Amino acid sequence: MLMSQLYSPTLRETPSEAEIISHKLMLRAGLMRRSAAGMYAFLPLGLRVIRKVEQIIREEMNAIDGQEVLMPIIQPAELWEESGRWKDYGDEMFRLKDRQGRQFCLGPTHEEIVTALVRSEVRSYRQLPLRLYQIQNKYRDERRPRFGLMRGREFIMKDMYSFDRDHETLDQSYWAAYHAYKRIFERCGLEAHPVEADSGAIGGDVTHEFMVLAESGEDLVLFCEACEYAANAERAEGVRVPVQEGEKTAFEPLETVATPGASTIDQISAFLGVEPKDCIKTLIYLADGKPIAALVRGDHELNEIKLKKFLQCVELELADDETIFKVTKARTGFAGPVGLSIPCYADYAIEHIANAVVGANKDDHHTLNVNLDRDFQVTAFTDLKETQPGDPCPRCSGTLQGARGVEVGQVFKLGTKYSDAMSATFLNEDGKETPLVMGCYGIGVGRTVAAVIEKNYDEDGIIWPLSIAPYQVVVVPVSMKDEAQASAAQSLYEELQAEGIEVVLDDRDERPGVKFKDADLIGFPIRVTIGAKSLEQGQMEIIWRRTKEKQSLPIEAIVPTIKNFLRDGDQI
RNA sequence: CGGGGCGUGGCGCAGUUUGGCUAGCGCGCCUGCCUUGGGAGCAGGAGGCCGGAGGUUCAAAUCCUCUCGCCCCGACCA
Repeated sequence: MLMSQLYSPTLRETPSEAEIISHKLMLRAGLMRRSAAGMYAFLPLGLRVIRKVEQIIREEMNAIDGQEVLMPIIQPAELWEESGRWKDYGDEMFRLKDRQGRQFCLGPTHEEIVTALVRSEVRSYRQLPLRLYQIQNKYRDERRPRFGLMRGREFIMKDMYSFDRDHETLDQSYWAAYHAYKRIFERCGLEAHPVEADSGAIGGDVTHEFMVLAESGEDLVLFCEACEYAANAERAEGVRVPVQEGEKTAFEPLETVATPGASTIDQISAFLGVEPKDCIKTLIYLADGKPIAALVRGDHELNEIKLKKFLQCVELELADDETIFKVTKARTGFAGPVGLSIPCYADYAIEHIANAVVGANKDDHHTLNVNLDRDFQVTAFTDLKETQPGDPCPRCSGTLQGARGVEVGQVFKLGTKYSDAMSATFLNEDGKETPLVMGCYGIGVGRTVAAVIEKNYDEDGIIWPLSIAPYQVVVVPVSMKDEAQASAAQSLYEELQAEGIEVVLDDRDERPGVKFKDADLIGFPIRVTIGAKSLEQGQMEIIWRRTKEKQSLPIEAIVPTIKNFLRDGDQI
């Protein structure tokens, strides 16, 4: 490719729309442009990178007997009604109607379609296991698209679906995908950590997310410093510490005091001069419309995913002021567990608090010296708090540490959630009709590219790993006006092409600085510079983008050196 | 969805508070000269109904109303 013809408009300055490094560099290097919030057009260089990642994914999916298919983006509402997700998906789903008024959506994911596809064709256990995957655009009307490819409303995703006869073979599919994912990210030059995760709206029980640690990550990942445990913070388990004999003594008498206007833990602890950890936060929720109370320690945050899961409810939301008044006889901010008549669920940590400060269920009042059993009872204790760095590991005696992570992939065991709902069954060896046991496995292709940049850049631009670089080599003659340089560059370019090496010739009549800056910004792993002086000595210069290391070599050594380098793989 | 901010040539911005004459600057772009190992220099030039609609006014980028788009924080989310 000739640089003079390449449609890759580079920018000296960063467009104001970009905040994080990968987004800035993808715009500056001319890889993509925004067309609407959360939607991007890929330009030639950007597309080449995307295609390379896709190709790696294909190879690894095929290696575990995945078969590639391509399913429609536009999906009929009926299928989603069958699974019950037409309602559940809510505003995040792009919906549309055809001329007859029939309802469709732009697929946010493809469980329904693939289940429908398989149920009509798979009849026998002999056809299993079946692993189908596609690389396809997905559409989610995110409330807040951001950070370029990190969270788009249109994005490219590889999704595989496995169909098995039982949970044992699902297990094999699951771990096959898990290990394929490790290889995929490794080949893309990424260190992606599998962590235990929540399955969210997709459903299912066992699931891992593959996380690339980066400051710009939207998730908090917790790692045990001592053992292998790693989990998304929203999923990380809390630990129930047994109450020690004699831990809680000297119960003081109850006392209700005026706390005018102090409705948050911060205000109360400041007003009364107590520690937040000696307060109990009482949150009133509506679980499928019914009010319940949830208690967490004052310095803890409640994890709604855990509460929702524990209650097994479909909808969970913080109660409105009116409901709170009805339940507590007080304004929001003064609720407490004493005398409440609704079910009351408490985090494990509540067991340990003696002489707690709680809302008095009376406007502008709090109650001091509240104690479990003596003053209030709970319906159940469970794990409700948002786990934080510094908390104990649920698996060993270690301590959890936190890091930001970008979720580049996730693997789920779905079980029979969709096959049950959509009657996707097969006949087993006993001739019995049995639901297919499913798994699903996603990789965000664009997000993976963004994550690679987040981990591979310097002040001059992107540093592509060889495996996904848009081109491997750029040939830069210092001056195109110099006949000798121009023709030497041209012949090297042709020679590299003949060797099947992906190469760009910067044939522009620009000053060398401009070409060097663009080469660094775009991030070609290898640059060959051809200058007048070295050329007279029969030499050219190879520069490795990652290390900025330079090497002057005889002209005839250039191609073999590059070939060796490419063959030896991905160490740059 | 709540809070905040921004829309002025391709990109980055000034001008808006206190309305006033041909709307500026840097980068990029075009032409010519010159230059060629890290985003050169000189000269000349093209390009903007100031996001859109309505209103106030002798006069609106600037004031008012509505509207659209984009970004950030939060809530939420495979």
